[in-house]
Amino acid sequence: MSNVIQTLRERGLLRDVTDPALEELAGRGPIAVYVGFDPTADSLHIGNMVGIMVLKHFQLAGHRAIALAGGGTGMIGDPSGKSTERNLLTPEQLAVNLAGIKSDLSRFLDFGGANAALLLNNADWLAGYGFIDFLRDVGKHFRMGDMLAKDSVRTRLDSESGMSFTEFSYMLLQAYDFKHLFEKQGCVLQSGGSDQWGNITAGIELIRRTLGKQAFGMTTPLLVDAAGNKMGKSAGGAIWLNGERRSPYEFYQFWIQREDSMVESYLKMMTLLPLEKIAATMVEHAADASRRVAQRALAHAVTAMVHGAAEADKARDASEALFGGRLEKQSDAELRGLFQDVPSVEIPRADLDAGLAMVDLVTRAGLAESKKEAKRLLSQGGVYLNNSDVPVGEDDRVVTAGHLASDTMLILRAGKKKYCLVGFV
RNA sequence: GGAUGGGUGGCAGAGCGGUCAAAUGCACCGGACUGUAAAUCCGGCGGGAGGAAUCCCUACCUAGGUUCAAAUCCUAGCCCAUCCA
Repeated sequence: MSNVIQTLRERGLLRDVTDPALEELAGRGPIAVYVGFDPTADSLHIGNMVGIMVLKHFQLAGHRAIALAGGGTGMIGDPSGKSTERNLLTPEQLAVNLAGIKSDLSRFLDFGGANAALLLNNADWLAGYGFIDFLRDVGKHFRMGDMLAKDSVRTRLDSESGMSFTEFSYMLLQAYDFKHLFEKQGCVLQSGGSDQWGNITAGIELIRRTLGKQAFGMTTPLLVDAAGNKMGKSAGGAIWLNGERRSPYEFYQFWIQREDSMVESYLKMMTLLPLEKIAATMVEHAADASRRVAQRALAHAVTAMVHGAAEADKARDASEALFGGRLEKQSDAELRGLFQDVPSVEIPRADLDAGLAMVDLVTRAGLAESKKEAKRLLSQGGVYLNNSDVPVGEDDRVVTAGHLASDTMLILRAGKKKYCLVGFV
């Protein structure tokens, strides 16, 4: 089996390592690695997937993967990569978030079996640590000069809003996490996004000073789009891994819509498809980019990993039905089949019979946040009925039974890619 | 505690008594071109009523005040930054 570090490098998941000796160490035998996850929401999003994939590759290579939920540090807020002070989470919210994160992670990592992954919560060792003790045990080993020189700190100090002492202390907590895991779990490696470099090296330093041992760190590239912007959010907000917050269909669609220039790197980073397979896919894609072969492969593979193969198939089928062309004179059953997967709403039949204003329909379908926005959409020719290529116009100001695509349903589209199925019951 | 500069739309950032639902940029949403891509161009971007013209309501940290009229002036308070102690 090839060295996991080599694998990560080939797949574009490796940006930096603190010491090249890591590769040799990982080649000698199983090591334990940890990645921290911030519990700022009750679900992880695709930005977190890079970290998850790193753990996944380590686990597949026979190493021990540790996911660390920042139950303790989440109370503080990591200043890295943030331009302003963060809001503090309440303990109740934190508990909810931790549960959600665990459920997300369990779909990627194997938490059972011989080489089980581990999910730990740093609140378990941070929460009860007294401030005085912490300062004596940990704070003593940090020099102000080093701390102030960290990128994450400097950026913030130079900014308008400055930085609170609380956030400034964050790196000590994360450094201590590493030391704790090093001692209790034999964890010798911490991985994180490139913005974590400072926090990771702080931990390595602490271990060296207090235990006289060497620990390692590595960083991964940030997941970015073609414009170089941090990815994770899109039109409707973050791309969550949790199906409740982002349906498999929407998740699938997100990946279908990726730019050509990025697909290859996403395939390498976000899926487990063999590199040869990816290369072949890219050749096929290059032959006719408009078929979006690579995007389809990407969307299906990632959706299958996050939501399961069955859901990925359904998302693909629904996508093909909707983006296939005009949908009219459909059978109710066919459309009902899509109903589960595509965003949809039900409206009382009586409303339709009474004469439903198009503006209201668009708003109730969730395609516009307010009636005003719906009017705007309509007047700009951005609303389509039953996948017609002609936008609805003045004649369609009132929706009637004549607009239905099947006995009880119609398909509403805003712009090119936002759909909503409407059923009248 | 003192001095100075600040708090404006998702962000950045103008405006400093009326013509301000607030310039401009980013982000976002439609449209054209396409391939559910990129780039580019055009339009839009608080809410409600109306087919529309238009009208109404709520908004520039908070609470008061001055004015026919306040994001803009005054008072008090809260918050932030920088420097000094």
